[in-house]
Amino acid sequence: MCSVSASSVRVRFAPSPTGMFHVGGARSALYNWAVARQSGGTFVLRIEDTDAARNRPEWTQGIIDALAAIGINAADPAFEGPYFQSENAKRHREAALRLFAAGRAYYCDCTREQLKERTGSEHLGYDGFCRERELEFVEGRALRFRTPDEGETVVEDLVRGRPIFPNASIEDFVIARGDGSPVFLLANVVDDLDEGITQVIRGEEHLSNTPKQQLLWEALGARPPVWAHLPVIVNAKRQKLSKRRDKVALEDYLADGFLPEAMVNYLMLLGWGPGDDREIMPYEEMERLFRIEDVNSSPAFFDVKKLTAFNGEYIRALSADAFSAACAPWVTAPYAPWPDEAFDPAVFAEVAPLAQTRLALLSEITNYVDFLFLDAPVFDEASWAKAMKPGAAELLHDVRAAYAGATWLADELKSVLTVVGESHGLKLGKAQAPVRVTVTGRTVGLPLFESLELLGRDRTLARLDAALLRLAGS
RNA sequence: GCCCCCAUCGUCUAGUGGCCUAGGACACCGCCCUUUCAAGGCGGCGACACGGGUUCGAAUCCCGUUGGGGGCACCA
Repeated sequence: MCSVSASSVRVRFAPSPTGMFHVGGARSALYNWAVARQSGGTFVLRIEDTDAARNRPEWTQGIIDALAAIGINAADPAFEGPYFQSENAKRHREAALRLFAAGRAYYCDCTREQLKERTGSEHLGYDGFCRERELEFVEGRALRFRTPDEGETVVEDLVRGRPIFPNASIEDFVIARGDGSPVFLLANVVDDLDEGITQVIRGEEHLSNTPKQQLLWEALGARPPVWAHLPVIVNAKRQKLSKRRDKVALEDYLADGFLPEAMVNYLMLLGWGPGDDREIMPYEEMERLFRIEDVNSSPAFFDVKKLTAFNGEYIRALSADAFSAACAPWVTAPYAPWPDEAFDPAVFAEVAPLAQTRLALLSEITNYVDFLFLDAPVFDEASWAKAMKPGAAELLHDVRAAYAGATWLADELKSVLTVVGESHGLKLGKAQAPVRVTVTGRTVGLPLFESLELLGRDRTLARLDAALLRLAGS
């Protein structure tokens, strides 16, 4: 096994800014970050923006922001970059020309149609038609790398062992387009080489490219890096997560109320385990324990259920202040269904601890506390029907009368309802239901009496009156 | 079609020849606690894909089968 001295480890994360930040990319970045930091090495961020037609500046900023959200901060000493691949175009062209000059590459004027005609298929690779034609460069002619006809290319991979590719199965692939611009395969290698990358840690979808890139490293006179191909992350149908059919954007999960820390914890565990029976632990600890050699080689299902459970754990572990702060986006405009003037931070600070153990997602906070900030509760009709059984009106009537003169404290409100309930032959569990729906609109929610105390006598009585009216009318 | 990869509970994983009547977590089910719902506690269900080897001994090593997946662009 090839080992690199600890201080010289240089890894890189090289996303292309063509969309939202993919959770698979987040995991790759996290693994790279862990490898760099635990060895005192360097994490290089390189934006692969060579496909001008698909790039947009805002995506680049999105990548940097997303990395920061999962703890990969550009200000950290281990961080280097961002570099932009498009700025290295000159180096890429030089490499292409060098390969041509050395006879390792040749120009080709075959069109896709001609190739398809000759091979009879779109997926049979290039047939080497122009290999010996000794074409010179002319606008429109692509440059192809001449791959060996015999022998094999062995990829030293930290997670997969030694995949072996017969060279005969590697076609003469294009390294520069008809307009002279280099393609990904070459640009990627030249940049890795120039940036002194020692370990390439990336998704399994690149494994098939690896023998081609390794051939390029060697043709360019350099020793290839150590590779590590991570298993793909799949959906419930066991297909690679794709932005077309799956929810893959880190930003979307964060916007749904997943805590970045929970996301990081979950992502680290997708394909790797610390080796003992623990799962929930801070990133710093995982970083210490992480070994790229221990990463699994089989695909991992992105299980939102488990992610959600992790999120609940992280939410519960928050301090009261941190929890309130984390909820802010969901209790204020534009997300909250009430105007900001109706929101009372002091009241929220009081209810927040009651809600904290009940949330799996931060976004759920809104429905738990809406009854405090809305003029009237939003009635869930199913809840109403379920709670307002025959006799409910009589019960509510008596509760209203008793609450009008009660001491407005949770314990007192509970005793009063217990007594009133008993007078109707109802245990507290049954008696609380109509009151809960009356005040909050739903059958499930925060502890009732604390909620009433916070709501206040006037609003509680008003809601009881409104419910009584509604019952009388139906 | 060709190349490559993968295969432990439904899911994520522990396990690197004997510690395995295979451990943990999520999910699911039950019980306890309880003003609803959570949280918490206790318990349950549940896996080494199949077939051959190698070995005193295999989830662990080898071969094959089957089943999944990734890739095969003048995209990255």
